[in-house]
Order: sequence, then structure tokens, then C-alpha cells
Amino acid sequence: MGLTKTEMFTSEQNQLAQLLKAMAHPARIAILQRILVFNTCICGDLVEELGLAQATISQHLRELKSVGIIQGTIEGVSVCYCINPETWKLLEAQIGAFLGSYKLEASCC
Amino acid sequence: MGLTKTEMFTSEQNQLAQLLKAMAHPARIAILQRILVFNTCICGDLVEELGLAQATISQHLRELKSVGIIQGTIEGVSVCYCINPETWKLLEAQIGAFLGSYKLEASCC
DNA sequence: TTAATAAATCGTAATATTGCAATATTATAT
DNA sequence: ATATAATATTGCAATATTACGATTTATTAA
Repeated sequence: MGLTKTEMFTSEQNQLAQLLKAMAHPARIAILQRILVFNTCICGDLVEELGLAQATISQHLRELKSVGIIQGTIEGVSVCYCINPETWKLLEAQIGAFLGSYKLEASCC
Repeated sequence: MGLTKTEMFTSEQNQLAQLLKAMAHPARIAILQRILVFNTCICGDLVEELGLAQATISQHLRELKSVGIIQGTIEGVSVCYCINPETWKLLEAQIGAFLGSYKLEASCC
């Protein structure tokens, strides 16, 4: 099918899955890392640095933007992208709670 | 294409993307959450609780196992799955470093 | 207005993912 | 050995993702 049955899961599970999925690609991780280092990023720089076509980079940026992880504003002829602090905080909270709920060291099987 | 150009990224970026991708599905999040609560889990229980077909659950379990997030041992006629502590620690470290490297509150654009 | 630059969108090909029925495998009990 | 139970695998259909060339849109400069 290729169609996730979202109606069988809670909105929290679906939301976390959506955020993780948006980050679950090496190009999008590389994009985010560049923003984390430089605070900001412009599509053209990424095209040069990542070695992917402009259309591909633009598509990855849209994907990150569509789930709210980044935001972009027009700066003259280019577009300035940066982290959306709200979503980033949500991400940290959700993933932190999820990963942090594992306590046992001894593997049971 | 549908084919990620992994050769353009570092092994760290590819590894993190692979781990995130394995978790980036609501069914797999639900499976992990159940393991986190009960410490262990058996395929049959998940089939009843999640409302997906047995073949589908088995496939999701295999995906989580293939990246090392969970491990399974045969327990009589069923299989006991639990968290793989090593991978979980790696996940916490990698994701923690990634998310934690964002410091600025003020959005720049 | 026109040209130049940057980014977004469209269209498309190749590949991956999701889900399930049917079947196969594995381990226990009789 | 056979039957039963639990899980894994296979094969397939529907849909999603990835990547990119070509084109369009939007903004600035001349």
C-alpha cells in the first residue's frame, strides 16, 4: 500500500513520527547542521556545499519547513532560513521524554 | 529516483538518519513505547494491541532490529523483544548532541 | 522596462515504503 | 511423528520518496 494507517495511533505518536521523518535523511541532517553552525542558511550555499541539485535542496528545505522545524524569510533576492525555536523546543521535549523513559541497563533477552 | 545519495554525506550523518528513519513511523514508535513500559514485548501482543496484521508487525519489528534498536531472543514458541542498550545509548548521545547544539533563542529571520 | 539572480514549482523516472494474504518456518506438546 | 501455536518470509498492489532538468516566480539592479 505505502499508506501509513495514522488513524490507529495517537496524535502524539503521529506527530513525533512526522518530526523524526522530516529529519531522517542525511541531506536534511546536513542542512540542519549547517544552520546550527551558522545560525542561518541560504539555499544557494547549500547547493554548493552539499552537491545536490538546486531543485533537490529546495525540496528538502520545503520538507523541513512544512513540519515547522525551520522557517524562511525573503532577504532581497534570496531566502534566509533558520531554526524555528518553538518546534525545536517541542522536538527536544518529545524526543527527550521518549528516549529518557528507558531506564534499565540489563537487557532482558 | 528514490535513491538517497549516501556517498555525499558523512557516515555520522548517514547513521543518524538511519536510526531516525527506523523510529519515524507511528507503529514503530508505538512498539517502542510498549517495550519501554513493559520492558519486553512479544509479537502477538502487539498484533492485538496495535490493530495491524501480523505480517505488518513482524516487518516493523525486523526494521527496528535491523538497525540494532531492539533485539530478540527465542522464548519457547514466541520471541521476546527488548531494547538494545548499546544502540539506545548511542541514539541518546547522537540525538542529544544534535538537538543540544542549538542555543540561540532569538530567531534570526 | 529589462536583465540578472535566486529560489520555487512542475513533471517525471527510479526506487522505497507500507500493508496484507498466503505460505513457510520454528519450537513445543501430545 | 503429528498437531498446534507463534513468528517470519514471500509476493504483490498502492502509495511515497528522492533526485533532477526544465520552467516559472520573485526580487533587485541597470
